[in-house]
Amino acid sequence: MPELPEVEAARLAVVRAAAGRRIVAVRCADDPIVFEAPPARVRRALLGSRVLAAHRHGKHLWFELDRRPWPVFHFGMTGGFHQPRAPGVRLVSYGRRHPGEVWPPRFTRLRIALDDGNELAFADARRLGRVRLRHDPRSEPPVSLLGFDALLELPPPRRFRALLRERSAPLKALLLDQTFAAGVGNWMADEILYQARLDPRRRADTLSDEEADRLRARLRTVVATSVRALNDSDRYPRTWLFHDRWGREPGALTARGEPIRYLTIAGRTTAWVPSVQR
DNA sequence: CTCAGTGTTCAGTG
DNA sequence: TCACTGAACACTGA
Repeated sequence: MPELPEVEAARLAVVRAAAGRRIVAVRCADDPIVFEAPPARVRRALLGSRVLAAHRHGKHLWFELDRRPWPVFHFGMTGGFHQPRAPGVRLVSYGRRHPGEVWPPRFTRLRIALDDGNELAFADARRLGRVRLRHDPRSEPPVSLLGFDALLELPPPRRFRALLRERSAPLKALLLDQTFAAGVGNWMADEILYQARLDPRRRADTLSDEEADRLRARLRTVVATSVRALNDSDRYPRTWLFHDRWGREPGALTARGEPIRYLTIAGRTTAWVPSVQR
């Protein structure tokens, strides 16, 4: 699932493909789980409008159109944008890829045709993604309920320490809480805690100033580095836990040869390295 | 057939 | 009331 880096890669792709273009055709699935509004209203909002920009806060992405309301997308676990590379043949994916790399992709929920002949599709196999219409996304739920954007709005050290002091949740649960740091998901939370050398079960209000500063510094670099890699995980540093944490393998080791252990915290699989994280 | 999964929500609990 | 946890959601793929 798409965490902040995937959503940011999708935002950049949407800007590149659609900014300045008019939407000339819309196909919207009749899917009341993914779409908050009926298909006719989604269609009416998009058709004939011009895309001016695309914005992101945490894992939410929305189009700025030349009239309101605007569409707001959340990718859930398996959602993402796709566009054809060569019509009818291959496609380019931002967010989760789905099997069958042809156009239109499997599990397409929304297709948008642009005035230059290009197309965008929003697909979501598991249907945990959401598409909403909002007049002012930033000031309305769900975006208005989010905490600081983990890429753009990281609080300064003193403020960050104060935020930790008022929370008693385990660090892993806190990092996953979107009203704290918007955009951090399961693997990024584990990566941040591994690099900050902090036990995922530690309660936020027990951190020393030095530990809080370490957590903040790694939060910043993990987010910035994965965004800079445009969500291409092959470009993440070799030493990242990311490469070795999948599959809950009993004998899994980090690149430095440290044994990886698994826990469930806040209902999510948590990979960590007891020899390093205190 | 079973189960885990890159996410969010909400009922239940302390 | 607040904060937190875990089941539920819905579906694919290993």
